[in-house]
Amino acid sequence: MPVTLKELADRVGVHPSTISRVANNDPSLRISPATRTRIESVLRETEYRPNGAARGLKLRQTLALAVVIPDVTNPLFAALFRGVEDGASPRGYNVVLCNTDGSPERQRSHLSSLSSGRVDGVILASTFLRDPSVRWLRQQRIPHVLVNRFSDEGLDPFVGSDDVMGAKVATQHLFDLGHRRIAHLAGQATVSTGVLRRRGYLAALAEAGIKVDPDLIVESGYVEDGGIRATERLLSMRDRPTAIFAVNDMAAAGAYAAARRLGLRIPQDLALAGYNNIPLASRLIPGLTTVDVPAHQFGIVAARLLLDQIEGGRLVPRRVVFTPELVVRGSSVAGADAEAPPAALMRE
Amino acid sequence: MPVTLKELADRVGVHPSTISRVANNDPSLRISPATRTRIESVLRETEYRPNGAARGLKLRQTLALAVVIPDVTNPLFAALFRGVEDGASPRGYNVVLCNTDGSPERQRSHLSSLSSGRVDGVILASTFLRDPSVRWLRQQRIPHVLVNRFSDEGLDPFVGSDDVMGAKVATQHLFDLGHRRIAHLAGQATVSTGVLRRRGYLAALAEAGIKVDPDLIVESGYVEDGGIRATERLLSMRDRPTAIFAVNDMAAAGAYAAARRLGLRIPQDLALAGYNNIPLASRLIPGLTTVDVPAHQFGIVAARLLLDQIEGGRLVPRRVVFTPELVVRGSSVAGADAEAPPAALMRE
DNA sequence: TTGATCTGGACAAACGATTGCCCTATGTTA
DNA sequence: TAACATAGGGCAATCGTTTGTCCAGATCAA
Repeated sequence: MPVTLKELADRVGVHPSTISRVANNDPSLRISPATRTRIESVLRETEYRPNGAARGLKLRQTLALAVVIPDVTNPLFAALFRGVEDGASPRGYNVVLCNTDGSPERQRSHLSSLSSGRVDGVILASTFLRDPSVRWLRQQRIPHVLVNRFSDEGLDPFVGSDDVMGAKVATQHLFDLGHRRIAHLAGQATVSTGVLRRRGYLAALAEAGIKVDPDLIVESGYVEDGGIRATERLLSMRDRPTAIFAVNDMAAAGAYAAARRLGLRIPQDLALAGYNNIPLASRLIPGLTTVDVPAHQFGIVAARLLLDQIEGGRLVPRRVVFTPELVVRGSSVAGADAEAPPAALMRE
Repeated sequence: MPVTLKELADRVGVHPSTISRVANNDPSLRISPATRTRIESVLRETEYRPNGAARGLKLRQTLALAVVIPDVTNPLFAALFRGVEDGASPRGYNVVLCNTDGSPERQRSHLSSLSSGRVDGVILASTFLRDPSVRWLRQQRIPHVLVNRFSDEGLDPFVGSDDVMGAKVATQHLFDLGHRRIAHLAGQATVSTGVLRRRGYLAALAEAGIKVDPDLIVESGYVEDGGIRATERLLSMRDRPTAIFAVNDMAAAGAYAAARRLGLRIPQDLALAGYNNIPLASRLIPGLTTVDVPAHQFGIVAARLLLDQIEGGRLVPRRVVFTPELVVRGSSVAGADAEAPPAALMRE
């Protein structure tokens, strides 16, 4: 059982409030050095930690944050989480992790369980466009930051990257390599990244003076499976594309599988570009050309934004948008892979 | 601002305690159907949720668990976490995630921040042998379960797999393929998995009647980098091994890189086996033969053990040990890889 | 009519920490 | 020597829920 203030007070022979003031370094406390020393030594000796519930009740803060993501098993979100933890931990906050598996109901249920003061704020990376959950967060005045995806244009603090530009750069890259029939594995129209990356793809085509072929845009979603099916459809066309820009790396990984089944060589018969630069991208053979997204940074910045909001009291809908960077590998340029891939370092 | 009991009581015109009893479905409460209905409708309408801090203070439970792991970026631990969440969420618990990066100090600091009633129990997967932190958990009587690794033999509830057997089976597999000089990339002697897997490796050799060559055992640790360096050392021997059993898949991945640099073919020139069967194992080319560890199951079972401990009040040092299973792929048997790897399904 | 029993809730004491205000001894100044 | 200041802490309310106990009126049996 952890020790309480009252017990300590009995031990030292002072009032509990005095112990509390010493523990909290209250500047308004006037105390004799002798008593202070006695109290401090008892505090150290017993490793006293104020009871979190009591403290939270009085101070109405829990020193906890929540991170809500689709799935931590996905390296992008794992890195994001690490960033949040790295940003929040030094400031004394614990981080609760919630996976939604992309289901709005699970998201809803997590958020409702988190409300009622279980956390001081929420970092949400699983939002949809015009997401009721986000509106609810705003209504309840629960401090929150959206990451990677946003919901309603400009209304919430947001950390992400310029998806339009990233998609545009990747598509231009394929164009510059001589490709003229460039397909797109698209994300859902209900998710901001899906919409924006498609927009970037279209912008690149327009700028290059290529007329858009609607058949070359196939919705794959964000999973490998969808990437396989969508690519199979594309490759079975009479006038098949020579290059594909995928909405994310997992969909692109699906394209590898589909191409391999048809005996197509990458990049000679089919060039590929993805998005996110997850560790897998550099391990595929050939390496996947992709747009790097600084997920860990996202987390750090989101944590900072959220804590400022919590401690500052005011909601400033600041938006931090990173400029994404193209990473060229062998899936678009033959021989672009260095020798051994530098290999992400992971522990057991 | 969330609504409080008192506000509701004022609205309905009854005492707060009555609302509380209705909300908690207290069977000892006798109440007229009319009043009950009124209260229930107000509860629904306002989406009342009792303040977590107040409830926790009174009931001395937080409805939160902590999972302490080295690094969620590692798929093994990500899957473990999902298991814990899947086991705990339906029972109303939130899960706090803490990464230690393998540092005992960070582990210590996380645990101390978690004590003082921030969580009701801890699931620890980053423990060392004779870990002071674990003893501290026992002393503080904080409910806990160790996962994957244990600390002091038999003293704590534990969920894991039979590391000795897994290592033995993997080594035997290499032996059965005709290999006689089988090396081992070993884990640290301070970690139970390191010790036990080495023991399994030795047992297999002994049973096969092979004399142990100490030079064939090199400590790689659990990271790819260590695997690269250790393998380079092994392959530079005058009488180099023809097969390697690695303490985990990341170390084995390092062996791929080292072999590739030397132009050795896998499995013809060097056969490999790893441990854990992380998603990466099936994506490497050729696929990595490895020992499957049901990380997600670990999490589910650990959550169950912990919650039973919390709700039951008693600490029963139950140990749940899974029997690991060998997964044979192309890194040991040429052509063992099916066509397209089934490919784990992940979301953006 | 008088207890006795029931109905339908009300009361108040915790839980542990925080914090504005108050109190009692000593010096200090005029 | 009287008024005042300062040093060194004590007091008690408060945060929102939970729960054991108590109570006033209504109903019921005898």
